[in-house]
Amino acid sequence: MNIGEAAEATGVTAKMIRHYEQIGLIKAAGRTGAGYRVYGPNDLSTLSFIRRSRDLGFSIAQIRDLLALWQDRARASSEVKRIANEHIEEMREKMRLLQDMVGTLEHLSANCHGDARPDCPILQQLATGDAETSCC
Amino acid sequence: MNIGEAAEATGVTAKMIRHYEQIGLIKAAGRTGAGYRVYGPNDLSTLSFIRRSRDLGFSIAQIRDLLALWQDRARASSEVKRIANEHIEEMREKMRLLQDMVGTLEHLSANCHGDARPDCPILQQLATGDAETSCC
DNA sequence: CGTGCACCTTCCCATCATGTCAAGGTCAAG
DNA sequence: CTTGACCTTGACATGATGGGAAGGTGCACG
Repeated sequence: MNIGEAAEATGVTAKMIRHYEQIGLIKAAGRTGAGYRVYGPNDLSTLSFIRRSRDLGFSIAQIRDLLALWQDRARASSEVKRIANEHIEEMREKMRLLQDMVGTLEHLSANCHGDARPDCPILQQLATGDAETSCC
Repeated sequence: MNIGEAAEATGVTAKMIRHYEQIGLIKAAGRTGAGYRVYGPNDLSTLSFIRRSRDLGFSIAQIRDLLALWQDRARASSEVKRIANEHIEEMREKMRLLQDMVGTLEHLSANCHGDARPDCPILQQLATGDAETSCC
C-alpha cells in the first residue's frame, strides 16, 4: 500500500505521515525498490490510532506515550487514564481562559452602541484599562 | 525611555516590541545617537493598547484593525463592535470544539478502571473507533 | 581613567502541527 | 512514448513568542 492510499484509508495526510516518521512517532515504513513507502495493516492501525488521538486533541508528545502504552501488553490502565485526565484538565483550563475573555468582551460589546458614532467602550477599555462601563 | 523600560511599563516584552515594529504593527521608534530605541508616552499608550488586546485574545491582524480604528477620530463604533463580536464567535467556536473533545474523553475516562490491569476503554476507542462502552 | 555589569543592537533558530510549493523520479494506461 | 497521477526530498510559511549568540553602549564605582 502506497502512502497516498494509506492517507486515504486513515485520514492522515501523506505529508503528516512522512512528518510523523521523521520525528520518530511511527517507525520508518518499508520501501519498494524505487523508494516508495509501503504500508501494511499494522501501520494503518497505528495511523488510525494517531488520527483518533489527534481528533481528541492530544499533543504529539501525549500520543507518543499513548502509542507506547497501547503496544505494551503489560500496561496499567491507570497510566492511560492519568494521561487522559491530564489532557482533560488542560482543555478545561483553555476553556476557562476563553470563557474569561468572552465574558469580558461580551460585556464591553453589550455596552457599545454599534452605530456611526465614534465613542466606544471597547476601545475605551483597550486604551485605558478602565472599565468605564461598570454599569452592573 | 529605553525599550526595557517601555517593556516593564507596558507588560510587552522587549522582544515583542521589536517584533511588532518589524511587522509594521507599530511605527518604528525613534533612536538615540547610539541606535537605542526611544519611547514616549504615546508609544506607551499604543503598547498598552496592544497588550490589553492580546489579553483579550485578539489576533495581530485584529489588533491592527483595532489600532487603526482607535486612531481614527471619524470611526464608527459599529465597526469596532463587529470586530469584537467576530472574535467572540471565534472563541465560542473554539470552546465548542474543546467541549466536544472533553465530553468524549470524560466519558471514556469514567469507564476506565484506572488500575493495574491493561484493558482500557480509552485505548480501545483510540484503536478501533468503537465506543464499546456505549453504556448509557 | 579603567573595569564590570546591565542594557542595547541585529540576526538566527526553535516551538507546534500543518500546508504549500518546487524539482525531479516512477508507474500504469493509452 | 507520452501523459498524468503519484511518489520522493527539501525548503519555506503560518502565529506569537522564546532563546541565544556576538558585539556595541551607558553608567557607576574604584
